[in-house]
Amino acid sequence: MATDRAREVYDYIQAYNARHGYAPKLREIASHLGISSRGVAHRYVRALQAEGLVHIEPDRARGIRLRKVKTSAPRTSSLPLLGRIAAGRPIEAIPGEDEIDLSEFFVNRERFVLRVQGDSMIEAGILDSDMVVVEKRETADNGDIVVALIDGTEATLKRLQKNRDGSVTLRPANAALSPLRLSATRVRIQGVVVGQFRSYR
Amino acid sequence: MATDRAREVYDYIQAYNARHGYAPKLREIASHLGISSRGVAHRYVRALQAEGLVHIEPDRARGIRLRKVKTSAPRTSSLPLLGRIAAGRPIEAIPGEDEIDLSEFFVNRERFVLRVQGDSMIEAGILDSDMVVVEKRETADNGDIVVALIDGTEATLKRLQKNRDGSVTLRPANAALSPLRLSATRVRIQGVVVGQFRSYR
DNA sequence: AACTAATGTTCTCATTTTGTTCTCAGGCAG
DNA sequence: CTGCCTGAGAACAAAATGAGAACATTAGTT
Repeated sequence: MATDRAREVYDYIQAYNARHGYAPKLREIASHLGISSRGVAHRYVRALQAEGLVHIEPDRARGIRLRKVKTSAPRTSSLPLLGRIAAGRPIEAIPGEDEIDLSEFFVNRERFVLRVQGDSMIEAGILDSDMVVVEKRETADNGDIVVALIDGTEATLKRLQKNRDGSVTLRPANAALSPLRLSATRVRIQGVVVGQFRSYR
Repeated sequence: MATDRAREVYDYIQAYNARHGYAPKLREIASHLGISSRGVAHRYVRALQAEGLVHIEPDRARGIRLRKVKTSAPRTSSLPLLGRIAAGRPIEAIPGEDEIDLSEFFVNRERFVLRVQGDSMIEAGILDSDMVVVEKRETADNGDIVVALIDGTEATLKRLQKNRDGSVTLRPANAALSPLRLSATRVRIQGVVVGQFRSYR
C-alpha cells in the first residue's frame, strides 16, 4: 500500500462498504481523515486505484468499487504474463494470453528436480547451480538434453545424439569440453530435461 | 550479519513486516533500539542493504523491502529434489532437502512474467524465448538484472550498474553488444528479474 | 429546457514528515 | 595509539500531506 494515509482510506472504504453496501463520498472520506479537502481524499483514492485495489467509476457519486479481497496468501501457480521484451522496443503485449501457468512443471508424471553442478551445459543456458526438471524415461530423442548414467556409476547432463552404428554421443554444451562417444550398452538414460529454472536471490 | 545491532534492526523489520505487511519508518526503528537518531537507524538499514538482506526504495516512506522471503508456507507447488548432478559423478543426494519449493516465484508481491526476445543476456543464461519473473520496482541494486525503460519508449533487459556520477550503465551479457551509459533521467527501472525458467517442448 | 446544488476532478501552493548524508564525539578492543 | 562500532544531531532533499480554488459532471427541481 502506498502510504499510511492511503491505507486508512482503504480500510475506511472497506468498512463503509460492509456497513452500507456502497462506497462513501469523498467528503465523507475527508471527514473521516479529519481533513477538509475533497481533492486530497480524491488523490488517495486515485493512489489506491493505481495499485489496483479499487476501481473508480468516473464522475459518479459514490463511484468507488473495491477490487481485491483482502486474502493474505492465495497461492496459485500462475503469474500475470505481461508480454514480450526485446531490445529496442517497448514491451509488446501478447494478445489472448494474460497468465502464464507454471503448473506444467508439476504435472503428475514422474518428474524430479536436480541442481546442476558445473558448466558442461553452459552454452545451452544451463548454468552452475541452476535447477533442471527431469522427466523419468529410459529413452529419448535425438537432441534431447538427458540425464545419462555411464557404466552404471557416473551421471551426467548432456545432449543426446544417436549414431547409425547404434552407439551414442553425449555432447556437452561447452566448447571447452569434448563429446563422449560410447557404445549403447554403457549408457543408460535416466530421464529427459523438460524444464529449467533459476532464482536470483 | 555485520553487527549485533544490525541484526536487531533486521529482526525488528521482519517482525514489523509480518505484523503489519509493510516496513517500519526509520523513526520507529530508532525508537525500538532506544536511540533518538534517524540517521543512525538509516546507517544500519544501509548496512543490511549492502549485505543483500534488504532493499531500499530511495526517499520513500517505509521504503524498506525484505529480500529473502521466509517461505514456511504450505508447499503446493513442489517437486521432489533428488540431488545434484555433475559431470563425472553419480547423482549425489542432498541431505535434509527432499523437496524443492517453487512457491517463491508466487509470493504475494507484484510480479509478472516476460518472454525474452533476443540474445542480449545470453551469457547470463537467459536465452531467446526464455521466461523471466520480474518483481515490480522503481529502483534496483548494483548488479541486478533489470527491466529498464529508456526515454520512456524502449524497454530492455540488462544488468544494472550505477556510476559514481549518477549516471547508469546498462550492460548486456553478450560480448557482441555494447554497454549503454545513460544519464539517470533517461532510464526508468520497471522491475528486477528474480527468476527465470524455460520449458523444453 | 433551464437552473441549482452536490459531487467528482484537476490544479497549485504551502507545511509537515520522512529519508539521506554528513560531521562530531565517546567507548572499547587489539 | 589506531581502528571499529555506536549514538547525537544538524542540514538538506524528497515525499507525504493538507488547503482550497476552479472547473466538469451528475442528479434533481422548477
